[in-house]
Amino acid sequence: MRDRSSSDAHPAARQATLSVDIVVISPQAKTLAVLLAKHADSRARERWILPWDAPRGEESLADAALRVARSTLGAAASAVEQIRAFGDNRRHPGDAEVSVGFAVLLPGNERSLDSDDLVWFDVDELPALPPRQRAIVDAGLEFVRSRLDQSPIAFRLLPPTFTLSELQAIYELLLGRRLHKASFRRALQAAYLVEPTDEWRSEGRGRPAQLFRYAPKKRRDNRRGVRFDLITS
Amino acid sequence: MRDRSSSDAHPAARQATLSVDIVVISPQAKTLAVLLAKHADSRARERWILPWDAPRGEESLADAALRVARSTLGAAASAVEQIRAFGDNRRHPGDAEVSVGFAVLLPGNERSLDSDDLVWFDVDELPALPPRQRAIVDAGLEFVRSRLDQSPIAFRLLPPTFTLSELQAIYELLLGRRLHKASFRRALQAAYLVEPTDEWRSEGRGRPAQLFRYAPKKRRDNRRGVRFDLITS
DNA sequence: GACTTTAGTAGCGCTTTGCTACTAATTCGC
DNA sequence: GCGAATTAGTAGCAAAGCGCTACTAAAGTC
Repeated sequence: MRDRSSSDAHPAARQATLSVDIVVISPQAKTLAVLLAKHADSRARERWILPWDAPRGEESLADAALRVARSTLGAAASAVEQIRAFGDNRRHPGDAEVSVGFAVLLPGNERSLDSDDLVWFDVDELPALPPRQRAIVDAGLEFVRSRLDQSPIAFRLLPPTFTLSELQAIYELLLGRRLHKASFRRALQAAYLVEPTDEWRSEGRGRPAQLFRYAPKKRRDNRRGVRFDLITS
Repeated sequence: MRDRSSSDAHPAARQATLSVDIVVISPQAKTLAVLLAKHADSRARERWILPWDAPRGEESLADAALRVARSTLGAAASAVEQIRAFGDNRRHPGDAEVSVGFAVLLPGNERSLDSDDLVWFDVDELPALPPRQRAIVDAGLEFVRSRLDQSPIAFRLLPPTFTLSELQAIYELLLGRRLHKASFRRALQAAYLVEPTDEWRSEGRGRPAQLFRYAPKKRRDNRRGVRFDLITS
């Protein structure tokens, strides 16, 4: 049956409290880490929260996320992508009815944090978070993992130049398993995604590694067959 | 520089007008189609809009999308997935500051529409839409296409039982190119996603086709290498 | 009963991929 | 100074995957 209540025939936008929450993701000390802030109210149920704010005035959601990232990190973030909107009734630190989550990808060990109120947590050892924000973190990690092979996620977690071993380490972190060096490099070569620089890095022991940069070249149409083997659920 | 304005130190959620907009996607007459509604106000700038409403009371975003889908289609939709939130300053028919888009996947030719105010439009021949909603449609189509090989999108656009030729036609519609029958079936077989029923369908001319149903079986760990060839931009 | 149309399969050759086994260049320990 | 350890990078083989042509199968059309 068709439901034809009056508000359906002439819908009207409703006011709702809104927040923009960011999940800053970065490789730190051989693990994948998320940046959490100490809750301003020490009597709060959870001691840690995601950085967040409400969008201001005419500011877009993406701009709000960039502003929160900038004010949290003390520098502009280059890779900010929306995860999705969260609008269930789970608790949010600002009691927002709807929260829009953003993933901020940050290269590892870029600068040290100059605040005791901001701490990196290994994604496998997260403290209790307000339930809405916990869902945002989980979805954010799922987001980066599922787009790893469609979007240059891994390159956003590295500085502009990097060694191929570093790149492989990022993939291994995100996939949670070891990869074979030769196969990894062969596949990378075939995709024309990186180009070598003329610099080499000596990282303590062992042979120095050549530095590469992310420089995707146009390649001929990828008329590959369908992949059923990646479908889940 | 760290930006420490007062509102940053103690953020507060802000009120914003909110809408939930749905993109009903379905194969209709050998093309991919989107369902549009006639604008209630005939003096409006655009004659056609996406079905939408504001969430009510404590209703979650997903529940609101289900309700809009149900009231539009006259029946419950089974596959509803959030696209993302749209919060730029583009125009929305209800002047919502933030709109959350949902994709509703509907099997083709299920039932005829019992309203002149609802029309299927070929995705390649869409009429003018309010700019915010146009962005939602574009993102919705991009959404289904990009998740085609990670999520059982194609099966949601088909009835519970279907022939393999129908399944292949859905993939060809979404990918915009022809696929080879034998390769398609071999890949599908290898993924253990479908199981045959004991029914066959005679579709006018030609040999009858066996009907299959979507029944994903657990398969051994897919320890495949990394795919760099799908990375874009 | 020949012709057309759609369903479904066999199998060949080329490409891709996983893997072992190598070579190369550096630091460390003595 | 020199072998051991360590990290970078490559060669090449065997197996699996994939694109494609060419087939067989079962229905309707005339």
